Amino acid sequence: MVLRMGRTSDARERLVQSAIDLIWQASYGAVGVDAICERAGVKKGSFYHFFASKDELVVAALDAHWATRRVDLDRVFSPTLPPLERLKNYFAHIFARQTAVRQKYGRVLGCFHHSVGSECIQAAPVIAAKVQSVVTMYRMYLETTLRDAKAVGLIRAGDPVVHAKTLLAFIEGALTQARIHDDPELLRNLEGTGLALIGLGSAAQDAEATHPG
Amino acid sequence: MVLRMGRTSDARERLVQSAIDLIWQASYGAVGVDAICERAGVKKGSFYHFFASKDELVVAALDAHWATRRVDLDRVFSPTLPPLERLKNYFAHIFARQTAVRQKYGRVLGCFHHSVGSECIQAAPVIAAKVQSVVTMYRMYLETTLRDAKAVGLIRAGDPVVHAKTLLAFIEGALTQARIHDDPELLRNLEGTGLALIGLGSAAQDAEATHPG
DNA sequence: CTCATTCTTGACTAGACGGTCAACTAAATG
DNA sequence: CATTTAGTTGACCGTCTAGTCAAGAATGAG
Repeated sequence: MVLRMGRTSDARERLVQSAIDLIWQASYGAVGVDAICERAGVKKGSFYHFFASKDELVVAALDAHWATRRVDLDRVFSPTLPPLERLKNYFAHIFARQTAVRQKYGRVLGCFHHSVGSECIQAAPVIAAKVQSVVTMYRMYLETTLRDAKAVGLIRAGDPVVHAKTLLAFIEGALTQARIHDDPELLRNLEGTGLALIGLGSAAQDAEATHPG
Repeated sequence: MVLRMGRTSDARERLVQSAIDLIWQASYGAVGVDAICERAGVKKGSFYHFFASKDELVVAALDAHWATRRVDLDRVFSPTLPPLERLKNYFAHIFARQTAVRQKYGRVLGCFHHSVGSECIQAAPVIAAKVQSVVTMYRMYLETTLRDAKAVGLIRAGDPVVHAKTLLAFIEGALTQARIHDDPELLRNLEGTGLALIGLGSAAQDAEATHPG
């Protein structure tokens, strides 16, 4: 029993990718099952062979998108790098990525998970739960990094957990602004302001230089 | 001709308010014209007497909501107050307001304009344009305040325009996080981190105190 | 070859969607 | 009172929605 019986197909994967593409560009409400099927080249009967509902597909799409984000972020936030470098990597990565997204999709799209989450939080509990868990994982990268930064003495005061929430809010807000204005430039100087948020701004660093203890 | 002829009615206002209530809680896509009409106690025929389309109603809702926000913000950002006090007022106002929103609607809702904007930016150009203009007005409060802060010597470096964009991104991001997690506590310490963003954090202020040149 | 399993297909449903319309009522003007 | 204007009503439209289902085709196992 090395292979499974019956027909094989990548229709499920195509459906998931189509859902990501269409919903990220527009929204959950604006994209119907029919549109997703058409883009994937899959008939609706097949859709409901793989997914019990539209919401279940969206949960799968959130998961799949997270899986690809995770590969990037594991590299960006590698514990082999000094914490400050991880943060700088991340800020640069966001700018580069949204610039690439704009090339591919024709406009800045911001964060898929947060967009879907904010839209569906009230009416679609399974989607809401998935988004909450993914957002928490985003935050964990920052938490770990900030804890390391504190251990190394890069940051003096403040709870890394609180700082991580703050930093995530700032980054996500910048992504939303970039989406609304279709302007990746709003993400270019994430680093300067992001570091200021956790007391590592250039001003604070100046102060540190002349007042180091 | 002191009064206008024909019947009078507040149906239009009721429709606008119902649209705000329902769409803010759920989303543009999840709320239909029928639901808005039912909540407003207005028949659909009347709806289309006042509005040419659902999108036109939503634009009116964004406008009406902005009008009420503006009253609050004009007070919060009164030029009679010192700039730092304006900012502190604003941060406190956001927390208090979302706490009140949670009491009234049963959950934290975040920013109506940004939620609708992020959802509709691709498929509904008239809504997108309205949101962009309102978001710009939000930013103007911050720009003016930061310009004043710089004039007073509260801030040393940095373009107020850039700082305003940054601060708005942070605030909006925090509101989205609060919506997604239904947690107003995420907004309690907006002041501490918000001021750090523009170089007025407690760390920077400590530095300033011992290094005031 | 036979059978079980997996996937595909297209036709189908019932309800919700945004939007239309003609007839009707209420108010102000002359 | 007649007319004009503004607002109300309920029935109606075509389309789109998520979701169903029975029949068939491809695949691997025995």
